Amino acid sequence: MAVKRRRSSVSPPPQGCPLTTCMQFLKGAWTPNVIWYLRGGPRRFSELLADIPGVSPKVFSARLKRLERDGILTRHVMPTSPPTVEYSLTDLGHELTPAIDAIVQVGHKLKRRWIP
Amino acid sequence: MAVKRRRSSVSPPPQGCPLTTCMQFLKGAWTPNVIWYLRGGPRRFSELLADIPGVSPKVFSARLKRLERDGILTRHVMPTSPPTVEYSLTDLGHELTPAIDAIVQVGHKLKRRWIP
DNA sequence: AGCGGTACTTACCAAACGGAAAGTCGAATA
DNA sequence: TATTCGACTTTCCGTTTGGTAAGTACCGCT
Repeated sequence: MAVKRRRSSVSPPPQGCPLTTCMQFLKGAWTPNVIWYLRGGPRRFSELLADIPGVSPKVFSARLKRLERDGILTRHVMPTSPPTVEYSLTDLGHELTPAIDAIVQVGHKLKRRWIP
Repeated sequence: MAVKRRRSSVSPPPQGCPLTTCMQFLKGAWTPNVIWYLRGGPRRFSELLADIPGVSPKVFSARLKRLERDGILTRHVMPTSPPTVEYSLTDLGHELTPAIDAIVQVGHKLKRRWIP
């Protein structure tokens, strides 16, 4: 015989799902890392590039561009020579930090669980 | 003149970065959604498929397979006819829920911020 | 004998992603 | 005059991703 279909005991269907909404902003390689490193204040391109080993300039500038387009961070060119560019989180960007923090915390727990 | 390189005021470099570690498990379309829907207890393939509109069976079974391989969930075939399969979170899977919850919370805030 | 339900799989495909390497540009410095 | 710096951009390319559509296997039911 067949099995009854159970209703979900958890939540409404993802029509305009908050989970999906938020994940859109965290999508793409290095995205959460950028937000993490900007939490402490504005930071320059080459600084971030060094903060996050392994990322290529191309991918990275694309990432920053998308983050700026999405309103997560702002780009500020300074009149130095050679010109330097500072990135900082917007208010919207700061709203994401609780999520990032939680992910980091879980990351720590996972590492403790794995290595021992 | 040139600008001084500032040191990061935030954290250690991502060598075995907890953020990256955790994000690996949340990577891929629908991954956080699956975990969200399994929080409430075991659930079957077709139930999850209906929970999460828009996902195709192919992508979905691949996702579940990877999640099982990663130790996030377990697959349990039941001796019904036709056979039904139940998926449930492992202990490791449950460790991820704080992160998912935080993301959902932020998602809610973002939606409030967007629509008004 | 044929149908329906469940849980997939397979084949195919296009777009997106992400990495390496090299080039650009203007001002300042050696 | 040549080089360096900072912040990119461009080109090229292989991999991965995710989607559609259709097929499969098993068993019980009508």
